[in-house]
Amino acid sequence: MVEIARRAGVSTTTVSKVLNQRPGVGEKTRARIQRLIEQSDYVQNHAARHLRKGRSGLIDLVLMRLEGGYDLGIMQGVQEVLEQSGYRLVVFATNEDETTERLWLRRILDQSSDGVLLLLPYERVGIADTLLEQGIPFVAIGDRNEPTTAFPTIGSTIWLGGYTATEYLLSLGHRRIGIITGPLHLTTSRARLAGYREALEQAGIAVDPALICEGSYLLGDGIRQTEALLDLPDPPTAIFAGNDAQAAGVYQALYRRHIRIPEEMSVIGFDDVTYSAHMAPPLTTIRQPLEEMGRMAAEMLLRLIAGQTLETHHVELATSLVVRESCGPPRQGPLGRGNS
Amino acid sequence: MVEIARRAGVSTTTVSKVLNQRPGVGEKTRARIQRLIEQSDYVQNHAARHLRKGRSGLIDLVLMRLEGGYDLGIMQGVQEVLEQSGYRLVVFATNEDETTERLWLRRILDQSSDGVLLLLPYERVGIADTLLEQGIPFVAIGDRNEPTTAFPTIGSTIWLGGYTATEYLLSLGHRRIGIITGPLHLTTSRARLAGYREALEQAGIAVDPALICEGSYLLGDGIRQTEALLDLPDPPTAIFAGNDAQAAGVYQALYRRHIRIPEEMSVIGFDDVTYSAHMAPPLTTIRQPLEEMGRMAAEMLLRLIAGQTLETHHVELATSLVVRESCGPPRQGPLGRGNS
DNA sequence: TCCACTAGGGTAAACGATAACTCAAATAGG
DNA sequence: CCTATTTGAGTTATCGTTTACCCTAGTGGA
Repeated sequence: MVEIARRAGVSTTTVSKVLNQRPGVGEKTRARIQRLIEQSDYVQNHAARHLRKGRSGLIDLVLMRLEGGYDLGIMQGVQEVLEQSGYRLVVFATNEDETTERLWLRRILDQSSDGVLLLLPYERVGIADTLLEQGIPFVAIGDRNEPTTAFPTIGSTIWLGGYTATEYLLSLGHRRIGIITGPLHLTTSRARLAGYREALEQAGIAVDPALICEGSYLLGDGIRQTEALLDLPDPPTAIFAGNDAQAAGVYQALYRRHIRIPEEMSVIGFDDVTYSAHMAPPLTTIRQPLEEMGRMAAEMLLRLIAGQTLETHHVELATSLVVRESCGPPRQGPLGRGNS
Repeated sequence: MVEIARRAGVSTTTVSKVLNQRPGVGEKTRARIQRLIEQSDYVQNHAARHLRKGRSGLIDLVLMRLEGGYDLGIMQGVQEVLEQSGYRLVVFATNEDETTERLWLRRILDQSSDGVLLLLPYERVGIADTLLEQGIPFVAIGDRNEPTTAFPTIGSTIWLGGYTATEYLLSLGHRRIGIITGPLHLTTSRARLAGYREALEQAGIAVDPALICEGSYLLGDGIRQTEALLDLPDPPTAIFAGNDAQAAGVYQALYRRHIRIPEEMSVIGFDDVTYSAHMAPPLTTIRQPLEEMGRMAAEMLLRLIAGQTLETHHVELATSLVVRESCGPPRQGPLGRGNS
């Protein structure tokens, strides 16, 4: 910068003014300096600006683990917004480890992060208090557990998703629909289940407790609970999996038993992660607009950083049904199982 | 820091010495200051250190697109190493857009990145020249196209992987093995094919050109080329997909035609991305040690940043066969296709 | 007893940019 | 023609740390 100032025959102040497009510089001088800047391969020193202005140009995204499902969709959305904003995205995985988490938190607090995106489940949101206390702007993604939370959150209409999924299966003619939920201590899991119940009740169908299985959003649960459902005296004709990973488990269990999807069993998932379209057959699922949620969260955060106040603290995006090929009309008669 | 110095009755210099564990401070004083630091909730200012020391504590990972396959595994490995090193990971996706790429490059050059991890294919590596020129340490991940590259690269034994996959299928008794390669202008795609050829030749089996299909590593290619293979007068009994995404395509095509895996068709993939274990049936594949590659790359970069010279410029990690459930002995007789 | 040396600790100048403030010249109005 | 005002540009302090360098008191040897 000094170099440029020297070459232009002005002071660094003037160059700085040009660089930051501030008033107080003559038209000709501005143009001359501008040209000089463009010619040279000068780039502003990040550290110095950061030190002086107090903004690092960095936004942190914290998550438990890079998994390639839920998290990935969000990241894509965040990336998209940040890319254009001039902010850079720092990714940090806590690996569910408290120590690592504390380490990260300490690093954040040195003013090296302009804002934080929290992609953490339930308990961990104690972090939120610290951030709140330190005055670091942040937005939490995923559904708040307690409606009282005092910080901005982004979620999606989970209940409606559960309802829609069930309603869709009903519309295809299914009457016995199994559901493999997530851990029922999570509100989001309960929301899905509540939607399922509501849809059944509206259709005048009694909820059979035997058709409700609890999982913990892992593939293994999908396998295990599907087997349990299949071993029922009167197995369901469709299975609603609480998320797509569990749906993959359902696929595996059915495949082993030589049960065709969707001819003999319909399967519907939840989330619409990247690989659900890759499954065979492509998975019909309830889409959470993950990218959109990421975008939204990033935009909210940016506004927060800019000092604007948010109109609403909690934004809920619409889930939607994505019809692919894993659902069809119910089979007639019993399952023709194990024909190998 | 001033505050701490005041409380300890010393100068900031001394505090700084304690903070950085440098000599020139008495034992008692050091202990006293140390205690004071721990008590207070002081955190060093990142910007100031950065400015003074010239190190930002940031490492950039550039990739084309967050996809959840290859990239994700690498990221996980990188994350793991960086987490412990005190560096933070900045993720940037170029979206294959030159402008975006240039934008990023400019931002990197302001000394705000201590090092770069390049996860870009072939052509784009022109970036490498700029980095080289600017003296920014970096490591490229994925296989170098030209063996002459003057910068550090990390790859894996692709050729061997192709060989192993084919050999495995042969050992199961397959004699007609289809292969869906990646774009053949990429060395890595050709390496797989070369391994395939070698294995066949060693087994004394003539290579049938009709069994070799070119794809571009996308799911759709898997579908299309599988159909082509199935429509052959004498279709293969096994398919070797160039990557796992294509293997997913193979699954879909086979599913549509009601062809069972592995009973009627064996399928083997390449990469071992996160979702390959999720497929139904779980995919047997050639594992590229993605996490390990990420770790390795990060470690090399760290060493480079520390000013050490690397023993070797190019590191190649071993691929390995991961046997799951998608391969079996060849079917006897023709395909019993379309029984629905 | 005196001197040279060392260890502990302080001073002040960077690092590169920004911003509040100051100053000089040009301009406009009376 | 002189003064008030605007405008362009420079001075200098500052952001929070680190570090090259300096100083002082204490120690050991002659």
